[in-house]
Amino acid sequence: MLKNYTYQAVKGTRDVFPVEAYLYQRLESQARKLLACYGCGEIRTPLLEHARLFERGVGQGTDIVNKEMFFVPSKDQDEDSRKENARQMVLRPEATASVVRAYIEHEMDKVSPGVLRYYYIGPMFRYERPQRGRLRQFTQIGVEVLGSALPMIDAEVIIMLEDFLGSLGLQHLVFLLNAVGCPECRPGYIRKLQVYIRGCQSRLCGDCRLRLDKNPLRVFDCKQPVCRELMARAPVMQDDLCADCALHHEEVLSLLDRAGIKYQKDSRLMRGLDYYTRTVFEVTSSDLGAQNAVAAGGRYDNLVTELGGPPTPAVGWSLGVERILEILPREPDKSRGFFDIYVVSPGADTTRTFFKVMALRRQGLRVGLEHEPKSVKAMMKRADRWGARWALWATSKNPEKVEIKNMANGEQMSVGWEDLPQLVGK
RNA sequence: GUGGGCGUAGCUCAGUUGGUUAGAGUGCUAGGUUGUGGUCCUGGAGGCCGCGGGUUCGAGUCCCGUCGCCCACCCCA
Repeated sequence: MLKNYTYQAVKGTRDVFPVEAYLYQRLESQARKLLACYGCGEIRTPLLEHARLFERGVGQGTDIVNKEMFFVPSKDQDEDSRKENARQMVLRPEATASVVRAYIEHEMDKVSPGVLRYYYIGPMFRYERPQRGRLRQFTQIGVEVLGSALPMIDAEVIIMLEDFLGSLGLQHLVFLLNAVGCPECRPGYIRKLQVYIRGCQSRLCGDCRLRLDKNPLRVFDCKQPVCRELMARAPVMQDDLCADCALHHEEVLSLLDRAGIKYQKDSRLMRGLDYYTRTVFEVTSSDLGAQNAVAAGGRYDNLVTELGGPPTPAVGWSLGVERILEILPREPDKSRGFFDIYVVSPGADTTRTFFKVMALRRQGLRVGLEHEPKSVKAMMKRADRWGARWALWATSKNPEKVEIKNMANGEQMSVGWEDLPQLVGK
C-alpha cells in the first residue's frame, strides 16, 4: 500500500498477536502438563540442520526432502562453492530426525539407559504452496519414545495422543490406524502389490502409473474415483505381515480396545515418510479443509540405525498446532481480563501515579496506565475493551487515596493505594 | 509445479450498460452526559479503488501485464 516498497510477511508465514498468541500458550501449556504426566521431558533441537539428515532420515523418495526443504546458504562459503554447498543446511521440515540425531550424538542410550520419552514444541518449515491448513512455517507438538519395541509402548503413545486431543474437547475427529510391516515382510508385499497394479494399469490415472514404480503404496492415497475403486480390491499389507508384525499389530489393537480407544483400521493409510514400520496412525478432522490431518505418527524401528546409532526401536507422533487451533471451539470474549486494574485518570501528580503503578506491578498486579490519557470517558471505554476488572482514578485531593470501580458490577469505592493488592489480588 | 477465485477505509464488504463529489456496517475519534465503560443519538477523521501500461472525451468498472492473497490439485501436521 506504500508507494514503492511494501514490506510484508514471507509467503506462508503469519504474525501472531497477543490475542491469538494466548491461544498458542494455552494449548502448549496444556500439552506440557499432560505429556509430563506420561514421563516425557522436553527436548529442544536446533531449527537448523544439515540437509543430509533428512535426506537419509526422512527418505530420498519423499516430497519433504525432494521439493519442500528450505535451504540456508552459509556465509563462510566462497562464491565458487556456494551453489554446491548451499544444499548443506536446511530449516527443519520435521523434528523426528533431529531428535534421533541428538539421541545418537549424545549417546543417550548410555547416558540414560532404558526407555526415553521426549516431547518437542516448535516451528517446522516446508516450502509448499500455502493453502488452508498449510503454512510454510507451522508449529508442531510431538512425542518420541525411544528404546522399546513392545506393543504396549505403541498403545501408550497412542493413548497419550488421544488423551491430549480429548482434553481439548475437539469434535469430529477420526482416528485411523494401520500396520505397514517391516523390512522382513514389506518388500514381498510391495512386489505383490505392483503385480496387482500392473494388471489394471491401463485404467489408472497418470499420476498413479508413475507411482507404480517409484512408490506403489502411494496409489492407495489417490483420490481419483477410478483408482480408489481399483485399489479397494488391491491386496492389503495386513494379509502379508510377517509373524512378528502380525502379533505386534494384534497386541496393539487389543490394548487399544481395552483402553476404550475408538479407531478405524485403514489399510490404505500410508505415511509419506520412509522411516515408518509396523504401527502407523493418523487423526483427521472433518472440520478442516483438504489438509485434514491433525496429527500423525507411527513406529520407526530402523531409523536410529539408519542414522548410525545403536539398534533402538522407537515410536512417536506429531500434531499441527495451527490446525488444532483452527478447529478449537472459539471463545467469544478474546481479550477479557487482560488487566486487573486500568488507570482512567492519573490525577494531578502523574509522576507519583506512575511510581504507584510500578509498585503494584512489582507486586504481581497487571496494571494498565496510559501516559498520554484522553478524556475519562474514552479511558473508561478502553478499560472496558481491555477487559480490565477495575477502573482506577487517582484523586488530586488526597494522593494517598484512589477511587476504584468494579467494572463487572459498577460498584465504586475509595481506598488507599496500599489496599489494592489485597482488594484486587486474585 | 498445475488449475480456479479474489485484490475498493484498520476490518468485513456494496459499487448498476464505463459518467463527474466512491458508499455501508464495524472499528477509531469528539460530543450528547462540565472526570464514569458496555445500550442509544449526533458530528468528525480515515481511500492515488494492489501496482504499471493500454482503450476512451471520461476507467473502481473494459483490455494486457505484474505483484499479492485465498482455495483446490499434489503432498502433508
